[in-house]
Amino acid sequence: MRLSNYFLPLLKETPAEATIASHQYMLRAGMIKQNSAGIYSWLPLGLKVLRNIERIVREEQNKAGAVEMLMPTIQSADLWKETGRYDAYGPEMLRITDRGDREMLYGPTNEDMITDIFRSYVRSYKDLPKLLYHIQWKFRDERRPRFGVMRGREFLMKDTYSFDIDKDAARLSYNKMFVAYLNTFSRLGLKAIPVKADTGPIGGDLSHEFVILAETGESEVFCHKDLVEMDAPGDVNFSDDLSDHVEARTALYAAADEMHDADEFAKIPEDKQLTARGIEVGHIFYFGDKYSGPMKAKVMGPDGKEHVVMMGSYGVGVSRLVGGIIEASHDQDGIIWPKSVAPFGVGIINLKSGDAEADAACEDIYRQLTEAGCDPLYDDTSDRGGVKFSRMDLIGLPYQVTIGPRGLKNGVVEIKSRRTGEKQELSPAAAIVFLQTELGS
RNA sequence: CGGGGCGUAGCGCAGCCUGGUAGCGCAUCUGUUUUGGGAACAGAGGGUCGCAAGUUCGAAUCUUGCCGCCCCGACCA
Repeated sequence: MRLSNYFLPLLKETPAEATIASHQYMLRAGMIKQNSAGIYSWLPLGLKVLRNIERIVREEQNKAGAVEMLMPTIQSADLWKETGRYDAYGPEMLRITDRGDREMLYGPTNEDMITDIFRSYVRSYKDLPKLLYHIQWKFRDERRPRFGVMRGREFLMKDTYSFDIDKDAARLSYNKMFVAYLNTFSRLGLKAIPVKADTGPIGGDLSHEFVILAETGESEVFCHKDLVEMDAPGDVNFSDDLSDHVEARTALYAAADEMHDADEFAKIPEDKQLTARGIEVGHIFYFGDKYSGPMKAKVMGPDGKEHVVMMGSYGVGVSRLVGGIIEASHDQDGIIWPKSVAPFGVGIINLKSGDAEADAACEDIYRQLTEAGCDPLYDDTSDRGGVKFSRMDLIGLPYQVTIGPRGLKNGVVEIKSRRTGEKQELSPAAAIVFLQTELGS
């Protein structure tokens, strides 16, 4: 992409309404524009990141055996009355009436609808287990939206729903999502920790929040330090029993403030105790027959009897992750994108636009990097070098290639790593090989 | 939903207390000189001061109502 042809409205100054780094940088880098409290337009740069995250989340869901579908944003109130949630949900739910005065709502979640879909078709235990998911916009009329996309009213969420014949089988589904989440967050360049979460009236131990550590996190997290350094399982066979991977983690203490048990925490060796702020980016939950019961979602079992299916739901805050990743990865100059989600792989800085030699060299590298799949953003504007440098630092692409007359005289261009700040001079040909290798395409 | 704050040019702000017809920095446009980490000079454009009503000869400024936004708390992907 040529910058002159792109839509990248950058702000030089920090907007007054933004108080945390991710919100400030998303506004300054032209990623989002606020339209109302907690409601944002995604500008081109922001949308590219959102889509990259969405893609990784989708790939990991598919690997785990979940099947993608798409449910609507607008739902009929009828299903919600069936489960009793229409009254229970409260003012967080945006209620709408259509022209026929029928009660509708903008979905804050989809348990009721997926259960209705499931019961419409599935009759036998032989069709289980089932893991269905979609990635769809949700609306929750939060009391206090804040921090940009970290707590919006409209947000993009991946939500998976599992259906099993009994609780033991449901635990296997739960474990699949547990492992899939570890892999997902790892690919996003995040260290996510599974912490015990409140299971509400259902009880048991089958609910975990996945939190990433960041100073601006909304909740306090207490955990064993080893959890932070533990590698994600990576390639596993999702038809195997994954309990080992899950238990290796749940054996170590980890809880957010509301579930914190100071006595248990004190049993951890002192040098392994970690107290930090965390951002919740995922939540997995087993809730048994909470919806399948009242909605009569039943299948025939091998015993010839009807069984109410046991369900779980598994959410990832896709749009929140955009902010979360920035919170976890930025410096005083701007964002530092992990390669996996970066909006472009490399920025090309032409230090002297208008200089025939510099222009030609930039065009050449731009073309070759494009062909090499490095997705370059070429700053072909006539701005001064300093402006281009700070602009690239702000939007945080993993690499910058700086090309100017001085280097070209010696046959070299400069490559800078945004994360480490390391610079190296290479011939244009070597630079392309280097970037193609580093960006892994 | 309780408590606090803000709304003046695209962005960041001053002016308001003490009423007299709107200003600064950045950005934008034109020209000249510049160009390896946010250039300098000269000129130009851009605002019914959130909306409405009231007080007044006169309201950005005072009064009332409404709308919007932000922050702190209790709840949430």
